[in-house]
Amino acid sequence: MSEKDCQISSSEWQAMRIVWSLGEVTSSQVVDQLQQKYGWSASTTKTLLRRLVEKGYLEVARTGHRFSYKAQLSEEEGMYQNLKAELSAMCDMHKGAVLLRLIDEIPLSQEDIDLLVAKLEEKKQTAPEAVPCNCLAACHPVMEEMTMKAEK
Amino acid sequence: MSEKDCQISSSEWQAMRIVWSLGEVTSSQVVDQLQQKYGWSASTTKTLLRRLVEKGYLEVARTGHRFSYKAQLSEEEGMYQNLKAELSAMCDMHKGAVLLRLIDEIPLSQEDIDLLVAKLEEKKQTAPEAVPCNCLAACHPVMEEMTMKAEK
DNA sequence: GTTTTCTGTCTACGTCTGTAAACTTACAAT
DNA sequence: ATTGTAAGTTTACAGACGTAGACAGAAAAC
Repeated sequence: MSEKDCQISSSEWQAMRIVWSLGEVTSSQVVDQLQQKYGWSASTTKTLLRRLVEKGYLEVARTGHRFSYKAQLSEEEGMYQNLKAELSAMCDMHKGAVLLRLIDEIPLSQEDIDLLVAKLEEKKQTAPEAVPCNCLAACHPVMEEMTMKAEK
Repeated sequence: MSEKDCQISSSEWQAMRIVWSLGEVTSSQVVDQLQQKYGWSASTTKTLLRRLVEKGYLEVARTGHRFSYKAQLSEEEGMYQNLKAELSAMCDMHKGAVLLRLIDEIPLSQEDIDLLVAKLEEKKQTAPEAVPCNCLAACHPVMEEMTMKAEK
C-alpha cells in the first residue's frame, strides 16, 4: 500500500499537537508536555522531533546551540489530509452512515453546525438517490475477459 | 502510542473490503480482486488474509482443504472504529472546520443528507459557543508547580 | 495414474515505528 | 576554573507492515 507517502505517525502526531498549540517551541517544552500527557521519556520525544524534522513537518531554528521548532504544516491542513487519506481507502457506500455516527463523537460549536447545515443543504441539490459501493475492481478488464470467453 | 490495539493495516483493509463486498469468499477471489486493483501478487494477498485471521478480523471455514473467509466485523463498524480512533488523537478545536472541508469529499445520498441535517439540528440544542483546544497536558500538575513556585 | 494446477504454509527481508539508553557538548552556577 | 545540568546526537532493538518467493499437499485434467 506504499505507506511511504511520508505520513505523520501517531506518536509523532502527538508531538505535532504540542508544537501547533504552542506556536514556536523548544524541545524541552515538548518533552515536558509529552512527559505529562503520556509519560514518554525525553529521549523518545527527541527522537520524534528529529524524525519530524527529517520528514519536513518541522523546521528548526538555532539559537546558540539550542533549537526551536516550528510547524511547516497547519494543524487543520494536517488533520484534513490525514482524514481524507483514511477516507479515500474506504467504501463510498457506507460513508454517509458512518459520518452520521461520528457526528455524535465530534464536539461542534454553534457556528460549526450552522456552516455544516448550510453546506449540506447546498450539497443536497446535486446529491444522488444512493451512493454505490466502489470496493471491487473496475469492470473493464473483467468485461474483456467475459467477451473473450463468450467468443470461445 | 501503543499501536498494538491490533488495528487493521491499510493493505489489510483493502483485503477486508473485498471480503465485505462479496460476503463469503475464497482466497482466490480476493487474490484476483487485489491483483486487478493493485497488482499485488497472490503471495501478498495470502499473507494479508493470514494476518487478518490471526488478528481475529476474519474467520475461516474449511471445505475439504480449501478455505472460505468471512468477516467478523461489519464494514460500517470497522470504518467507524477506525475513524473514531483517528479523530480521538486530534485536537477538538479544529474538528468542525475539518469536517466542513471533508464534507466536500464525501459522496452522500439524499437520505444521508437529511439524516445528517436532522442530527445536526438536534445537536445544536446543546452545542457550545466554541470548542476549546485540548492539546496540552491537563492543568493539575502545572497548577501545583505554579503554587509551589509562588510560595518560594 | 501421472501431470498440471490450485491453494495453503513457511520463510524472508527491508522499512517504519515506538521506545529509550548512552554519549557528548555547551552553557550555567559556584 | 570546575562541575553540574540541560540539550542535542548516536545507536539500538523489537514488533508491525508491505511485499513476495519457495515449497508441499490436494484436486483436477488428461
